[in-house]
Amino acid sequence: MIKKIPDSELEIMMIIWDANEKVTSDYIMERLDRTWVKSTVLNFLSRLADRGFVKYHKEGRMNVYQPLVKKEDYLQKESKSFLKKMHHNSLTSLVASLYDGDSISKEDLKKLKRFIEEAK
Amino acid sequence: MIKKIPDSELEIMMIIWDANEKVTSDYIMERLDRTWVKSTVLNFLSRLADRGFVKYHKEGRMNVYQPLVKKEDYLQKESKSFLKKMHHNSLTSLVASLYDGDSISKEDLKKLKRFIEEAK
DNA sequence: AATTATATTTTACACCCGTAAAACGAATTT
DNA sequence: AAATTCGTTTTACGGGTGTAAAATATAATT
Repeated sequence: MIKKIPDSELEIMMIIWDANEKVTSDYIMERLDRTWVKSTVLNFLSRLADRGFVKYHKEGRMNVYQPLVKKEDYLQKESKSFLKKMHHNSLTSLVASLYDGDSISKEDLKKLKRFIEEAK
Repeated sequence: MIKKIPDSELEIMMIIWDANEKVTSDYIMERLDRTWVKSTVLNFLSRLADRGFVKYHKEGRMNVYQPLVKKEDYLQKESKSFLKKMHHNSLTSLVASLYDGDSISKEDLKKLKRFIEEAK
């Protein structure tokens, strides 16, 4: 069963997922929001590899990383457990909470409505 | 700024919030899903108090606990940060992910649709 | 060949989390 | 008053997380 990825490592994992191809540590360093020294990032990568979230091989002197678990699968699992843990599985409670916290705009709601209509 | 509540402590916090009145450790013990020994639960409660999530006073020999932060506020903050961290702030991505993971039913979607229509 | 540069791996360390046993103190029973 | 019970507080401890310095290996330069 897939374990949870800690927050810091997740930031790195996201970059790897969104790249849609294998990436080097430099590639990752460039797109990070945060400032971590190289060895910190490399340490996170090695932990991710230990737990089976990514694999890597050497290309020249550099490591090249790619994901072993699918982003969709991971997000699904996490979103599901978040909904349960925080909102007793009530989707409306979740959306209401986001709406009041103005994390979402009218625009977002419109998009969501379209999604719902297509989903039926 | 409000810190994050660890998973185990959150289970306890939820019971306190949902009670809508001050509660004893026995009350909490009764409604827990998990089986923790008393001292474990009491330890969680004391950590929650340390970080300012609950306060308590003695009534006879027992402690009586009540929340110091509002459930709505906490859920809002956490939901918001989850949406950002996991779905790049895309509400549709979140809902789609839950829908595919069949965490939500047609029924839920209907309710959500109603919510959206009222929200406009 | 020796030196320097550079990417990676190893080691370190403090703090947090999950969990509970041990110690303490006040109330209750004998 | 002594013994016991019982709720709380304190202490403990292994493993995880965030962060980075030190060590190592290998390639590049002198």
